[in-house]
Amino acid sequence: MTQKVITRFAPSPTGFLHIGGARTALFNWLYAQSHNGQMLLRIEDTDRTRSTTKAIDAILDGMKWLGINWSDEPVYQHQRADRHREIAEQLLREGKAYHCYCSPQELTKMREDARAKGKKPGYNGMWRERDPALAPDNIKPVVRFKAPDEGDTIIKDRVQGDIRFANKDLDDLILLRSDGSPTYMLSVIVDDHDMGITHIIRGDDHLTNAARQAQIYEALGWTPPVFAHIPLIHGADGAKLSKRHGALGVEAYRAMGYLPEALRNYLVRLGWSHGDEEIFSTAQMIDWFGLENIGKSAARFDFKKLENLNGHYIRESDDAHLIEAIKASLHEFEGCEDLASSLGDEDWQRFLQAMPGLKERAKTLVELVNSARYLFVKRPLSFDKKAAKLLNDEARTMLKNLAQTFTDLEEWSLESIETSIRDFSEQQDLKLGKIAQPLRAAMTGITTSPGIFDVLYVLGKHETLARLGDL
RNA sequence: GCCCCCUUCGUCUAUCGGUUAGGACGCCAGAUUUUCAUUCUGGAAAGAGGAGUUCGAUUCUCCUAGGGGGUACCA
Repeated sequence: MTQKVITRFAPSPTGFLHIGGARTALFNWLYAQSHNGQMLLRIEDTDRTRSTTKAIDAILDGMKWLGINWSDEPVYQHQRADRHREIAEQLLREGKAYHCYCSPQELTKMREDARAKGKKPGYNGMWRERDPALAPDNIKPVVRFKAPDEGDTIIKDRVQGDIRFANKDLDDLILLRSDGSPTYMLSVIVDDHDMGITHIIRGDDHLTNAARQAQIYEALGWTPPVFAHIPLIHGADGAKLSKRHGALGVEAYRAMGYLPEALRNYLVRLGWSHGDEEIFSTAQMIDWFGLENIGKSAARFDFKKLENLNGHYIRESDDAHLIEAIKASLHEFEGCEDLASSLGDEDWQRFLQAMPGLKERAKTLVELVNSARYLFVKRPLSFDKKAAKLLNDEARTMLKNLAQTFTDLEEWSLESIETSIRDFSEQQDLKLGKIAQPLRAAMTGITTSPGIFDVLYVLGKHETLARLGDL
């Protein structure tokens, strides 16, 4: 019989949901979805001093925005400390763990000495067999796991393959701190076990941990879950992700105007592939996703490709959806604060109308909003350099004549506007471009915009004539 | 230092011993065009280096180099 797949995403709430974490969450979610299983969420907050509720909110919020949902309520690891301690006590009773009375200073010295001699740097196990009667009474002991010191521990990793670690290189890790609180290493194991996790998909920075955890599973007589350690994401320069190149929280991507579906599509292709496919619907991702197609090498974050994907998704999105996405995030778009508070229903209505022409040329929602500014500006318009240059005397005269033509237009439709301008260009013996460019400048204040007929149509006859009249 | 992992166009990747090494982003050129985009066509661009194994290696093995991760009373 096959067991139901249960994966988990287990962020530590010490910061926002960064891009690497988002991808880990995505992979876990996809794997669970594709196996009709479920993904659980566990907040690894055993380090009480570094965990914040603000970070928890940011993580939950980021996941919701990305459309990655989890089953059940999130598990808060620190709330399960008693259970973790119970397991440590059990190990202690069974002689698989012991009290260690080393002071932090002793440990530091131990590490330095070992390093100087070119030996493995870990704890040397001095309290392993030592009589507790010898314990100094000014030291509160920690509980250490009595790790096997001979043989190998092999991790059968679904991405990395079989990885062999010599047990002599793995030291006796701490299970319970001197204040009695459980460490991450203990908590993960107990929680993954108790939560029934079948597959652990996480960053390969945890690969060494997997070996140590496997030893504990062994000591407890528990069967370890399937491991899949996915490669990390690097910055554009190949170095560790830093703020400059991508290690931002997902909310920063939202603020830059990326669509969650684009980010998801970008992220899924970082380290995973399905032949030559590049664009995936959510259903396809779920359908095709598998651990066997995850690569083993780290990937660099490339904004250019994300941007391209985002442009694709913007073009594919329906107009109302884009308006909704913009409405939801406009207040956090850089340089758009003014619009967030000033747009009224009529403006949004116009925006929606202009959307088909606008979305063709935007790579981010921020660009999209900015390209729509001509719809919202108050008369008289100010012109940028290039626009001002286009509006020379000759052009102004021409536009005045054109305005007359518009005034006489009874019907204000795309067709009638186009016909009248084309007729006008014939009458005046002017190329369309000679009319369109100055007209665009006069209507928008800049030299790039959607098709000029679109612009005029959405602006409406009244506003068009008014802007022309301002010249 | 020690342990582990990785290495195909600039970037993300396909290839599961035999291919003109494919696709995508980006870049360059051209077409379309009222601007900017979009769209379409074409182009330049890769197996880190060295040994093996094999009739034949990008693919398997080893070494070197480079990169990454770990090495906490962090997770």
